[in-house]
Amino acid sequence: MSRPRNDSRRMALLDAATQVFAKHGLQAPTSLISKTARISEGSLFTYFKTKEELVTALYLDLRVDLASAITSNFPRRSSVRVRFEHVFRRYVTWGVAYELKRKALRSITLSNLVTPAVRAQSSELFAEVDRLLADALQQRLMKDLPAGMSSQALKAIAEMTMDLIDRDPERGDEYLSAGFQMLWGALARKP
Amino acid sequence: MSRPRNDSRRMALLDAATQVFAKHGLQAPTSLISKTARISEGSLFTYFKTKEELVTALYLDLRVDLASAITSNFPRRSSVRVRFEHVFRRYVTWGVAYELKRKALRSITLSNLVTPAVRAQSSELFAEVDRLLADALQQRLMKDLPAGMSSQALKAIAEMTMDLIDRDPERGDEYLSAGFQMLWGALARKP
Amino acid sequence: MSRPRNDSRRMALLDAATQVFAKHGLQAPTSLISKTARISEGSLFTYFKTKEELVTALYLDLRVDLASAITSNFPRRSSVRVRFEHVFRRYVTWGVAYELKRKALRSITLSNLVTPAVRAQSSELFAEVDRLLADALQQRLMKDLPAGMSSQALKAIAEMTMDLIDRDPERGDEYLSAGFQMLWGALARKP
Amino acid sequence: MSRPRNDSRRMALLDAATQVFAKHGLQAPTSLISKTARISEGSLFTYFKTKEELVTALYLDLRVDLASAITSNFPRRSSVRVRFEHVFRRYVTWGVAYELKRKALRSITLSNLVTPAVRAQSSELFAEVDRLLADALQQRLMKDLPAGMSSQALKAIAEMTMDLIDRDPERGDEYLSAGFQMLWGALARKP
DNA sequence: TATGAATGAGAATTCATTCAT
DNA sequence: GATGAATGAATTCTCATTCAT
Repeated sequence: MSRPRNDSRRMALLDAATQVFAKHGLQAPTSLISKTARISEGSLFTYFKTKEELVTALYLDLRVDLASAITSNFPRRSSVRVRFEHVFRRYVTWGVAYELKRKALRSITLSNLVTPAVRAQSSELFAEVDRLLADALQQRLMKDLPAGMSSQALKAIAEMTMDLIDRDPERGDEYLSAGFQMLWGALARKP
Repeated sequence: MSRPRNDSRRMALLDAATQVFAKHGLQAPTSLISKTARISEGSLFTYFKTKEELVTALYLDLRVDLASAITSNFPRRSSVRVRFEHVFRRYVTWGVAYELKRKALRSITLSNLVTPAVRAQSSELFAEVDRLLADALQQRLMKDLPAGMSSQALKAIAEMTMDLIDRDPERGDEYLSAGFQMLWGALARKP
Repeated sequence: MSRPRNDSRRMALLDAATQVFAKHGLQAPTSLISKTARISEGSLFTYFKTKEELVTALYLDLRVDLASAITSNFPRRSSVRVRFEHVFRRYVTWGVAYELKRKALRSITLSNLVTPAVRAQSSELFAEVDRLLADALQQRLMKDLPAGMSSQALKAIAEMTMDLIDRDPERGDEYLSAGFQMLWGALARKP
Repeated sequence: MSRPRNDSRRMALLDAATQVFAKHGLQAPTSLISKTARISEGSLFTYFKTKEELVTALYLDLRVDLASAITSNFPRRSSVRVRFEHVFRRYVTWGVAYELKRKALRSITLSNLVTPAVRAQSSELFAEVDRLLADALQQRLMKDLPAGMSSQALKAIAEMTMDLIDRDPERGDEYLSAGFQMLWGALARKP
């Protein structure tokens, strides 16, 4: 069978799953998701054969969402630093604006439900970021770091920044600036 | 006298819980824990009245373990930088050596099962680290960062480093050095 | 449309609960009830969220059953004595005909599972009986008894009569007549 | 093996069981009983092989207690009416004074744990009462009631009276007098 | 295809009883 | 005998998934 065609129901389910997983974690019952989506319990399983499939689909959906937030209007021609700041600000801004999406994505990422293949597949969405890091390296702007470490640092510092803003949203801008300063200090060869 | 309550059974349960929670997350069944500890399902509950109590006990146990790894032989009289490096290396080394403990601790920390009071209590174990950060600030070695951000950065970069070492243990030393460089670059006013 | 919720399954469960509670008391396992009703263990909880809710529902059901047995064709215009006899005979006859219902109701009544509010609510079903007792008092047919004692006596003597008929059903009519004689002797100012 | 000789421990257990069964019903855990008796969980089972055996022993103990309360100083030579009143008052007084004993005894009586043989055995303790009822019958003081009904009425009205006194102890004497009046009215041929 | 009732394999406990000390 | 830790079957309830309508 092909995927059921009523796409708005599918999206309603993904949206509901975002809310529910953000609030209750991955072990939340599927019945809560279908209820939130105002869809019958059984119908959920016509859109996603299993809970695991729903989780995987949501993971991909959220990763696409995040990637497009980062990549849209990407200043491809600008300097490394400008692009870096773009990525960081967009990442954090997205995470703060869509707290539920971020929390759901985190819950999924921390679980073991998503296969490595799917993770790898979704990573391709962030090719622009990889290119940026490669440029930075080539231009000798970055410290000599083991492969892959810089992107992880970006992620770690961004996530940390979001958590802090969650707790104290009024000082969001401060955290955002400080976060980028820290990130640049962590990665750049010279400040 | 009755059969004496065997402390090694309690430890076996905590150890089993560490393994199980690290592998399957907190929602793993208690039956898996008792089985892993080669103890009957009912006996678990003579040592811990509820699953929550087991989780809390394990949390405290692991936090003490980590704190003592960081604090033992702490070079209290040394420079901020030396103490910083001590903390970072000990933290990462502990997390790599005891991957399961680290993952279990992470699972517990991310859940909401541990009460704020217990969290606060266990934080006191890390007073030495707080003092170090205060010293760094006072000596104007650190950037002007919003309160609490530096300790979160320490944690974020350390955890990131551990994750990388997990995936590629052979280059552990590289990651460790690079991690500390990044941390220092992130926090220090001057490199 | 989905499979329609089948009212006969709910009734089957109440019926099974009646049998099981009558025989084994309230602490009988819900699994025995679902088994008796030829329904899966889980389904019981789609009809009654908890065991307590099942017990309460059964209590109300049985009280309604008893009340309607007593109240149907109630000789509202007849003398106190005739009405008294009506109540007593109907009460006892119901309890003998539906021994299981009576025993289940007794088990539930003796437990503390049913809230006072629910008890009060169900008592309203027996308003006719209260009116009868009030009439008897007003017409000075009854002894001067502390408030509430007469209705308790009615209940006590009726229940006693039913227990005796249980043990020796063949002499049911004798017990019934004697029971009423005793009740009247107990309450009436003059025989 | 013979019965363990430390009788005071056995009595402590029976006493604890009385309190516990009165408050929580027969399904109360044995551990609560041993704890109340300040005796180890295991020791309970050296005095009573099973919980059922404990229940049976307690039943007999309480029945003896009640019987002796009724029978002591029994006015064997007095009139039927005097003896009747003696029995009734002693019964009710005992039940009010030893509310826990009464409630425990009721819990046990209502359960199916005590075998008919044991019930029959304990009934012999009340031979004096049976004799009284036989005398009353022979002297044509009593209505012509089916066999066994008068003793059940005595029990039913006495228990009802105790319940009322429980709820409103200040009017205990009123209830007691009214209860006896009702009993006599129920049983006597002439008032 | 949509619905939601039905299912049954777990889940966390509890507790009478046993048994090592 | 006394103790209380150990046991595991039993209990109430949950939830992903199926299936009759």
